[in-house]
Amino acid sequence: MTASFSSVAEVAVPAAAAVMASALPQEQQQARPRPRPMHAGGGGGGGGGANGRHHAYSRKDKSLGLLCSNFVVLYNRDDVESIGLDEAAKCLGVERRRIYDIVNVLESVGILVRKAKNRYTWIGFGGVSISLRELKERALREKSGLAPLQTEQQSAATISEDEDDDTLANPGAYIETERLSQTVDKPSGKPGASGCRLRSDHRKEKSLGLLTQNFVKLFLTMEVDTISLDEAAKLLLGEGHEETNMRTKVRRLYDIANVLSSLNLIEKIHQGDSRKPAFRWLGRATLNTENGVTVAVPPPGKIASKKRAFGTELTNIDMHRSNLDSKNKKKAKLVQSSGDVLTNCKLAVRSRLGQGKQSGFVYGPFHPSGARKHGLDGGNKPGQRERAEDWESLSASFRPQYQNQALSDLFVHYVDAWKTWYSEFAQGSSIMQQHFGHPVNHFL
DNA sequence: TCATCCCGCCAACCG
DNA sequence: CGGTTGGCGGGATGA
Repeated sequence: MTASFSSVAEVAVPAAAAVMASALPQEQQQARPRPRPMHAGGGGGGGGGANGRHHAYSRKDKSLGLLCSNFVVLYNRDDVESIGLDEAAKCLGVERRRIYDIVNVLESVGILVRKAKNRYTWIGFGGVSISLRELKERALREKSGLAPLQTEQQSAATISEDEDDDTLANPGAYIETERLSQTVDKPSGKPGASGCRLRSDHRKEKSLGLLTQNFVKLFLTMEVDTISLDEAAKLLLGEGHEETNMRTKVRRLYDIANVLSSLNLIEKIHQGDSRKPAFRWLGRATLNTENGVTVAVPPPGKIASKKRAFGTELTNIDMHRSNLDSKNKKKAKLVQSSGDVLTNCKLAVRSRLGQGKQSGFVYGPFHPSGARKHGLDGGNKPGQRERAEDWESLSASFRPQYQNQALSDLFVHYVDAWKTWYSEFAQGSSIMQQHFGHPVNHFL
């Protein structure tokens, strides 16, 4: 079953270079989607008509939490200093917009620091404690002192700013919660240092990052260590809240909670009685291996579906930035950089694999349950041969899991590279060369 | 049915 | 003015 793409994946393999080359061309897909949601008839077809069944598209495969885990796995290394958003988006097979989401919350808890446009610096989990400490201090200060928990948003809300939805119109209190830079030093010469940040703060007030911090503050200051998102939203909005505002706020909290969960900073729990789950503060950021990395991207052949083409593909990697097909020109740039990007991904993954510890890599929603990271953690023992074989079987069992040819190839390549490297390392050198027949570094 | 939350439009920002 | 950010909420998916 699920013939369609799985077969594609299986076949896929060789020519890595060709893959990336081909991966770019068709990305432009159709012009911008419609002004209004599709869903309607579209979904009907059951996706590609009759046989819509194949496995399934599952939103879980694309959740922010999972993406965050993948992101962390990809960059949580010492040798990572700079992270490019496009690069990340490409590596993770998601659109840039999603990267902004996780990057914002990661930054708000100190795991990342924005270095420049499109550029972030990886701080790592070590930055979390510092960030949290500072956050708590600030929270307590605010709590005891003057400022309420959050920015003017609250005051505005409290004042009953119902209706509207325009903009919180209430430029009164700009607490400007010390930007989101909360972390260690901020980029030295922060530009607009000289006042004039106020105006633009409106937007920031509702930022995911700030909301994340306020959400976290809730845990840091309150006695209770669990809270439901509804409660959190209420607290963050103030009484005056209005149905719509609440809904929106809760949506964002869901997003935040998901990534914080993936960082193990919080944990979702089901309180026996209450229908809705709540979140418990754990406070120690670590890589959540619960949900492993998923490197699933759509087959290069077609990505077309503008919107959710359920059942036809798993992820839309479409790197078409915003929209307007009119901007194909920049593609060239992407093509050019794709090599680096992939190389980075490759290195990242290799390093992960090389560590031999279960770093949470799981290849897509369809990975064979049994195969899951077997060979990764199982290989604690020095049996070199077994290890090598593990890798073979590993690659064999995982290869088909990729929905993206490029990644599929990539993985195959990792394995090959690893085998080569490993064998050379374990026993003299060249012999293996015959086995695998090709040098390790020849990627594009 | 309702909770969950992905997706991408499009406006604010910024160089 | 074009590219970058990212708020926002429609509506699909899951329980």
